[in-house]
Amino acid sequence: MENSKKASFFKQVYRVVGAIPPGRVLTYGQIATLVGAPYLARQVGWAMHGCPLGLPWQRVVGAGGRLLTRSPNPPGGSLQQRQLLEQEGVLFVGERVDMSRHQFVPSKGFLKNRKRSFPGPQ
DNA sequence: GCCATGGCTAGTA
DNA sequence: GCCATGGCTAGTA
Repeated sequence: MENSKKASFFKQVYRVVGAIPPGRVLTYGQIATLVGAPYLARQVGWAMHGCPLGLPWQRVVGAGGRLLTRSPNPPGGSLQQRQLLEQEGVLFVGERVDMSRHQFVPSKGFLKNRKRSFPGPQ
C-alpha cells in the first residue's frame, strides 16, 4: 500500500475505534469494511499495535467475539482486555464476547454524523 | 484446530 | 517468516 494511503488507513482506523460506544465491540473485519478495505482485517490488527493512548482499544475483538490481544502490548493481553470490557458491562460466553448482545452495528454514515467520540482508559 | 490470506512494519502513522 | 484475522471440511447417529 502506498505510504500516504497507509497513513490515512491508520487514521481512519483510529477514528472508527474512537467512535465505539462503551459496552459495545467492533471486529477487525468490521473496521476494515468501514474504512473501505474489507480484506485488510489483518492490517487493522497491525494498526492496533500503534493505537494512540486514550482510544478504547479493548472494544476491538476478533470475529465471533474472540479476544486476540497478547502481552506485552497491551501489558495484560486478553486478560486485561476482558477486565476492561467487563467493567463496561460486557458479558462473555465462555472465552468470547457475547456478540449477540454487544456487537456494535454502526448506522450508515456514523463517522460523518457522529456527535461525539468515546474515550477509553488511560 | 486448521489453513488461506495481505502486506512487509516492530514504533506508534 | 510473522501476525491483535476470518471462516469453517468431512464424515457422521
